[in-house]
Amino acid sequence: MKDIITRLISAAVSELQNDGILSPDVPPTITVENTRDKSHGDFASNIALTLAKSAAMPPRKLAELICARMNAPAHIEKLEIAGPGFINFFVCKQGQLEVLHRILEQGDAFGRCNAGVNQRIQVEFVSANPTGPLHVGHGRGAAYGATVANLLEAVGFEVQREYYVNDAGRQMNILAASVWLRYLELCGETFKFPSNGYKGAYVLDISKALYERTGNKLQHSAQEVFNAIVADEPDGGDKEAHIDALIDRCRTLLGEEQYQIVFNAGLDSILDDIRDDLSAFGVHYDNWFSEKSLQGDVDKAIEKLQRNGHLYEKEGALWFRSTDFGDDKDRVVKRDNGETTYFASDIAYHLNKFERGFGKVINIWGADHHGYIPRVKAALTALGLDADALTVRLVQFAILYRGTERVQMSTRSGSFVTLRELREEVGNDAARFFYVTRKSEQHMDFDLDLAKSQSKDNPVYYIQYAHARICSMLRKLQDDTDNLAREADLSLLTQEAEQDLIARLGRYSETLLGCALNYEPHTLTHYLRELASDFHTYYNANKVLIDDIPLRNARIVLCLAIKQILSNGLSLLGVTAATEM
RNA sequence: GCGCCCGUAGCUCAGUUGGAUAGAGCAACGGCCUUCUAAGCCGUGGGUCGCAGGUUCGAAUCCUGCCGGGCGCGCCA
Repeated sequence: MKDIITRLISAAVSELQNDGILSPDVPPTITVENTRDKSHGDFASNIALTLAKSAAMPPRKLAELICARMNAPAHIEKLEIAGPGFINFFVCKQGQLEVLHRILEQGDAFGRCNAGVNQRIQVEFVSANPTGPLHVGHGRGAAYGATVANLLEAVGFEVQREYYVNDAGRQMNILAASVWLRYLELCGETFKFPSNGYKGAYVLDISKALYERTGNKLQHSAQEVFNAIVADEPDGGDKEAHIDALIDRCRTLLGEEQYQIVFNAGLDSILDDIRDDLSAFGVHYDNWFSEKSLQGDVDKAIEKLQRNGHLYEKEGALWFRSTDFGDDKDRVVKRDNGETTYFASDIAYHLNKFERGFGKVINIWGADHHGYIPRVKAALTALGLDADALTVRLVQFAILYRGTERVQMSTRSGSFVTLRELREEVGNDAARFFYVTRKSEQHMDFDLDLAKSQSKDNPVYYIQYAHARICSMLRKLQDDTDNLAREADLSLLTQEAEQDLIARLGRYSETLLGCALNYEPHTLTHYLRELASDFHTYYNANKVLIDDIPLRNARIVLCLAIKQILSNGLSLLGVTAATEM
């Protein structure tokens, strides 16, 4: 309906341009909005206000000219010029009801469109280091990323969901060393565990499995391991140097082949755990991209930058002059010890993404990584790519509460709350929903008690309850409802509450499109809550299963449409639409 | 110090990309069960949109400067 109105206005405006009344050199952007106030009709356009100045004409007068040129559109029963010069459109009853037919005809597909057709887009999200289980912070990125991907797919994009696995680099070596040291303890060796090692209980589990598999084949004495090693920090040394020395010792004592066994024991176990966790959370990926697999690509990317003259040497290291592209300072890509940096891998990774043919790439990062954006964009520009094709969405941390009490999360003590624990406590549905009810860049208070509560205060519950109520009603009806939409006389839906519901259903498609294009799933959660609220109001005031069959049928059609939209929306959010509660 | 994000009702947050009289939900207060799920519904009160300028027909929204809160400024990943 909005599109039709936009086209009408557009035609009228170009007529006026042809007649020389309006200047032809400003192609107007025509906006048609849903009105907030019903006395302003169903749709409104501010076109006359925006063009008034260039036309040197009072807006109301211009609005009259535009209206005069507009063909009588189907389903518009009245046009009105109001306020400073808005043109208001009143949709006739028949036009309003049409949406109910469309919803029931299209079913699960209703609301989907092809706005993004033939456009390949990649959404990369979570990508947590495989050095431990996912915690509640990753959960928000997971829910947000998965939902954004669903939304983009729903509006026609070809979406690839990707997890970038940081399976190379120092952190992974620290994990491997930690696994091995715990393993040595199981072999009976005694020593002081490094303060910078991974101390979580999951490390011990990995070591146990390793011990069961290999026996003490990988054992070396504590004496051999710690001999002449830089002291740890509590002992007056340097914890970073201490752990690095242990990693080196680990590699030399084990040899590369055995070291890989230990390394992979940690990596595989944790990655499996992450996969399971996400999968149980309804978060699925099309591709798990290994950092290790980049190998040659990193050198290629560095060479390319070198050729383009964006690199220079300083203090033995190789630097990327990212300040040429708006970054605060230049960045090292190759260290003085010859190793490439994480940033170098990331340049290669992003180059790789675009070489795979994505027109648009979305990275979903924790907000603490925001400082990283300029350098990545700088690298893309330096490589001759369009930095605007990369969009980075930042996800702020979620702070957990039990009622008013803040849940302490401390990584240091190893007692952080994992995503799995959260899911077990509040359930997947509540977790998926709560995580995306706030704008991603907004700090979020996540109330565990509320998420668990079975009451209308809990928005997930409230929406699911609306769906379940309709299902329950249909069970009671027991009739076949397949042909009801065609047979029912929908013009009997004359109540204000019914009109409101129909109008809201009519806004679903555009809500969905807006959510998708702006990467803002929270709008959908609000929409569904409002729809559920409208429904509960209606349900409470009117009985549906009544003796007046024509009216009953019309109301059932309305309820079927509501149920369909609740179900479609929840499904995009990854929340189940309960049929009974 | 520099950069990014945030600041809207007592609390948690929306605000259709600059539109008409700023909205929800909690919490508070007052009502509603012989009725398809009361796991719910209705009503009332509550605002200097952090502050000060600017842009224009029109600003919570855009620009500038302050104030307050969070985060980030490694040859870590």
